[in-house]
Amino acid sequence: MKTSTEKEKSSKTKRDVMLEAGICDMRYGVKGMYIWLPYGMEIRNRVDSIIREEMKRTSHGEVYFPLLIPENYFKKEEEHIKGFSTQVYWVTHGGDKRLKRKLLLRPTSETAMYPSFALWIRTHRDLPLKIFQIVNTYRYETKQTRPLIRIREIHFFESHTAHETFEESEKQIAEDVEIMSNIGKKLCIPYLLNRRPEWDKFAGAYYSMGADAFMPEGKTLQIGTIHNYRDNFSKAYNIKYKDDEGKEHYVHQTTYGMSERLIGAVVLLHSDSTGLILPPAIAPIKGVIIPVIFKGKEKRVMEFADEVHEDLKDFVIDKRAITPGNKYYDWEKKGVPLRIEIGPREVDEGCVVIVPRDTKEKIKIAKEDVKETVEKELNALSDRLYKKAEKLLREKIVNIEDMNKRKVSRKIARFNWCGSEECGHAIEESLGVSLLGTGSEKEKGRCISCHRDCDTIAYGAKTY
RNA sequence: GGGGCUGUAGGGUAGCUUGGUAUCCUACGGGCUUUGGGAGCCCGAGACCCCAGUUCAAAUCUGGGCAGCCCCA
Repeated sequence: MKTSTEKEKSSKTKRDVMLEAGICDMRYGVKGMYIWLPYGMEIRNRVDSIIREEMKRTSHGEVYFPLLIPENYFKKEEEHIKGFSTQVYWVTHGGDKRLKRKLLLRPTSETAMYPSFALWIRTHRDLPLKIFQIVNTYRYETKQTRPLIRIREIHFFESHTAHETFEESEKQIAEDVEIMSNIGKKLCIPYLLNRRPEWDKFAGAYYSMGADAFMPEGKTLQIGTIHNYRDNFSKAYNIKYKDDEGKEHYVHQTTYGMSERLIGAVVLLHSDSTGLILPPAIAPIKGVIIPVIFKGKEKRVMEFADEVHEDLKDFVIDKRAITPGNKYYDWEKKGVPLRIEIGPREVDEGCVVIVPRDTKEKIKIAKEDVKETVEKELNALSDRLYKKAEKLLREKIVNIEDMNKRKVSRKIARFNWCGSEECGHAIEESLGVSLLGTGSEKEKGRCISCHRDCDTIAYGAKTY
């Protein structure tokens, strides 16, 4: 398919990439909702699998809560309601009949789950409670929607935990941070972890952290959120346990959320003028074998290619009767990490040519070494993708000493911030960025707004 | 939250000002031929976003809806 590639190579939009790669079809006709195509589903399922592995490793149980939440469940935690009320889809009718009790489509599942938590948790022996689900959630986005980035039907991972003490819940947060790090590595998405300012935390949270990845367009994209609720929800939902002396306490809760934005970040970060480049960990097809056939030599080449294919289960072999160049473009659009070319020359020499999707460098190796080299090259490709994105992220961080200078454009501002809301908003205004929050590192300096001494480092950027 | 632009085959487009037979490229199906970076020839099928209105006649004009894209806050 030649679309905008024809017109202008550089202007291939992410929309083109997603459609041509076969991830999503945006032509559905409901704002903010898109079709997942088979290839895209395979990628998505792989991301889900990676998350499930991490959940299993850290002893979270998978659950499923219903899509519909009754109004009275929803209306218990005040801040939470305030935060979500404008984004809720309401179910008001069953057929022609108006429902006596309105139901809502989950925008997230705190309010669905926590009444059950109150039933499940009786004593300290029931803690910690660690569960997760991967389900679709619904938010009536008022801002401009964008495929995989800002959508109204969200493929959502959410883990929810309950603990005896704040200290225990903080250990959970540390575990979540580690999980996020593993996922970022596998998907080749480096990010900054920021503790959100008070006015930007999750509705109902004690504090929130966001994993902010930097996209080539110059904005950050939040690819994960981790929240400590302390006992804000447990008080509203009456989730209590008895300690070993029989005394009752409210539990401390945390949540961790991610969505298909992870895939959005992959598309935004790792595509080039030809199309997608997939991190091997989520590539449905690790590589493609392309026999290069000449008249009279078809049989030898095919046999040789089939032999190579036998050793490479995650590869496909493309035997279509079209020219090799055509096939190259085809698989490049889909982001397949490796390509193996086999023609009469390779058959004669008993070797193959391996071509990584990102560098397109032709690597000639002996047939016996194929399996080993493929492993090596997949890892090397993954490393390159991560390092390239990390370099981009690091290069775009600029230290800001003085607020009165000009706006920060397509970069991440790094500066001292005293932590006050007044200064926070002043800085946002002055630099033309959103305050992402504070990083973990400390550095002595002065708040760039009020010039008071402080050692807190904050980040700001334009966001998606 | 505010402003702007756009919907014509699977994708990209011409036509719209001045109403009358819908253009081209690509992808697709069949055939012959070919294959080391988008091969060629022949044949075939495929479209005016939806609903109203104006009109003898609407892709074209008017109104509304839906959808998509861009800019600003």
